[in-house]
Amino acid sequence: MEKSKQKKLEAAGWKVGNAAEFLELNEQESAYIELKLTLSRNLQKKRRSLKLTQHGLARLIKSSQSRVAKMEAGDPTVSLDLLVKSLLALKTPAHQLARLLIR
Amino acid sequence: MEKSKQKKLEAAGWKVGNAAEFLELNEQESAYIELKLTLSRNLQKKRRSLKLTQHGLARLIKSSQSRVAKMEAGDPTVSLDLLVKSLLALKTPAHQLARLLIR
DNA sequence: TGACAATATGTCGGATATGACATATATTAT
DNA sequence: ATAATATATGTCATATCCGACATATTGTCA
Repeated sequence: MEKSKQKKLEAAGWKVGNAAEFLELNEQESAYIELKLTLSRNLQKKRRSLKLTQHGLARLIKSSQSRVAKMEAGDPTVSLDLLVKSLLALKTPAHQLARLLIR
Repeated sequence: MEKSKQKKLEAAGWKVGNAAEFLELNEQESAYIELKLTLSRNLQKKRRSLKLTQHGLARLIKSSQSRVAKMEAGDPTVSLDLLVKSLLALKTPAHQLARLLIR
């Protein structure tokens, strides 16, 4: 890309990187998403194995059934924080939490 | 606790539980905080080992030096999400991330 | 089948985390 | 010692995530 063109784009608020940077970002992003999906699946698995309803889990974490549903659906508005807090509420020990990240 | 008293407290916005519930909450809360602190420490360690400044890391994750400082200081306004995203930006593979959780 | 419980989906106002900025303090190099 | 660089701390407007609610859809069991 021409330097002058790049300056104009940057002035307009665009961050200009190269293709590698772009791919790198995608890679981080997808690793992050995958992480959340993994926790989603495991949360549902864990909840079911404990014979808890979504409403029941919601009560435990002082949330709502709909948010629990979103957690388990991998809804993008759900944070890692909430997923982890939920798993902790289900007495998941740290070492098990660690295993869940990669399974 | 008297039922009538409990009702008054609940009306005033207090959730009344028993001691076990209270301790349980504290336990979850502290596990969560400990988790974040562990990631904080490891993020700083990793950043330093890569000879990156806070400003440099901030650039990588499109954040600011001050937020990176807060991450490493274990500031409570920093989310797990941001910590994890930062570690991913430093190319931490999932299996390593998992290990960090328990060390 | 129909009733009832469980889960999914959309929306919203309020709560919290965010990047940015200013500026103080600490560390490093000359 | 002092200049330059790095890090810490406080604040703010905005963006994002939250619980709650309404309601649709799915699952279950008599």
